[in-house]
Amino acid sequence: MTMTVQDSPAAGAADAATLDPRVTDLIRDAIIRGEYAPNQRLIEADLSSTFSASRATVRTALLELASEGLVERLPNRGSRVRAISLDEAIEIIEVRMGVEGLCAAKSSQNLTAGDAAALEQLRDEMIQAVADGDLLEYSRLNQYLDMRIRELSRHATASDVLARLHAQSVRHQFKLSSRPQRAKVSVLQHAAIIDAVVAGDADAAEQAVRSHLRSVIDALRELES
Amino acid sequence: MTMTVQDSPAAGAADAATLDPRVTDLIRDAIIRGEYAPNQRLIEADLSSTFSASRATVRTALLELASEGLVERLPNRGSRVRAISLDEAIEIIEVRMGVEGLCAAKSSQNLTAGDAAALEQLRDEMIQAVADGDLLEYSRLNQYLDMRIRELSRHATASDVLARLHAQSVRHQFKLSSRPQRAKVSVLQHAAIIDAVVAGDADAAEQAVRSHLRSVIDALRELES
DNA sequence: GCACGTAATATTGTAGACAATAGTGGTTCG
DNA sequence: CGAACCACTATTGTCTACAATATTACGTGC
Repeated sequence: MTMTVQDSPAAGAADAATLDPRVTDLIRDAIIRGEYAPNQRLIEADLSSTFSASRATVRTALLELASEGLVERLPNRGSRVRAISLDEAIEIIEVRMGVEGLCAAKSSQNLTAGDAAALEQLRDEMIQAVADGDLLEYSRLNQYLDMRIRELSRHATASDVLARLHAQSVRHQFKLSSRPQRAKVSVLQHAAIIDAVVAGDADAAEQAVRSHLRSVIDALRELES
Repeated sequence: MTMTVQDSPAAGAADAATLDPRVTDLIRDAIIRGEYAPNQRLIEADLSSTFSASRATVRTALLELASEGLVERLPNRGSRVRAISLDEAIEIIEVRMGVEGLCAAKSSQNLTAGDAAALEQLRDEMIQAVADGDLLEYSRLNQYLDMRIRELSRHATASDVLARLHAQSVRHQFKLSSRPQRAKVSVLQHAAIIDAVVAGDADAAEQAVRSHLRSVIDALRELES
């Protein structure tokens, strides 16, 4: 698999034109990284040449991304990067309240001793990162916690839904994570979530997640006003 | 809404090969109606000739349906109708608990007098249908209620998620709706939901939805065992 | 000078052909 | 008689070309 004999003479060394390992991923990353601005039109022919893939391939990629909610497809009028307004971002988090709450509750039920220990260590690392003012690290751990809880819940349906929603709200979430005082509040909430999950208290875990996300919504509202 | 002007001369007389008004919809309906059995392979070329559309069109349709969770796509090995196990169906309903609960809560907040009256009428019709033993009508009203609550919530994100989940669980839900004694229980729960929404009690509405869905899960478990 | 109609252009949607890949059956060698 | 290898078939993935559609610009009539 690593040896695709691509006899293109001068491999587009400089540009992003490497191979074609899932053009979908390349475009998705580009959007999430902000390389393509919200509402920017995505013309199939352009992407096709940019990623040196056929238009058909690009097309399926756009279809996929549209189903993920990252791009908007107007019939016969092309695709554009979907701009997610504050209101929509809040909607997304509201839905996440329900679904992540479920995940946390489930996680608290099927947890091995090793899992619990790992979570507690993660909690300590998060606290440490905030204490050190290392917001980038904290943000990373944050994301990891979300993912870990999804995994531990063993709930494929919920994980799917969350993955989709997550991709959409990354941008807004990012704005928050770079605020020191926000981190100080949020780390306590995350610790509460972990504690509840480790304690095996499903209801407490769900409530902890919900109140955390409620607080995220409030912070977003405040930030934007 | 009731007047879809369908000018197909001999309405889908013999075959399904009418035109191509969204091949996606045709295939989706066929799957939901059970025309294609779970795990049945869906060969692009076959569908192409069946619906007299190009393989490219069929392909995009399958992609779309895969993102809706109705078909499964094995790389290089084709598509098949996704079989949704009892466990998965329960997972789906668990997620719905969270999201439909949110919708009900939202609906209870932004409700005009007309909306409230319409809901109460719907409630009475449902009660009547069950009293008459008209399970088909009850099932229809049931679906309508779900949809109506989604609409009234004015929550695009939640509606999206629910639409996707709904399509997947139709089959299992259907098995329940044809049981008279089940209907008698469920109609009371639906009435409770409507009452809470009309009363503007967000918390009660959410709880009513959740306990209803919990009961659906129990019924499914019992039915299958 | 403004509005309407019409042609030109840009972009997506569809079609058919080709290439790549997974599965299948047969054949031969041990 | 069994197992590995090889060719064959079926099906998907990708590419190029063509048709349909929407947008834009221009010119003409009022």
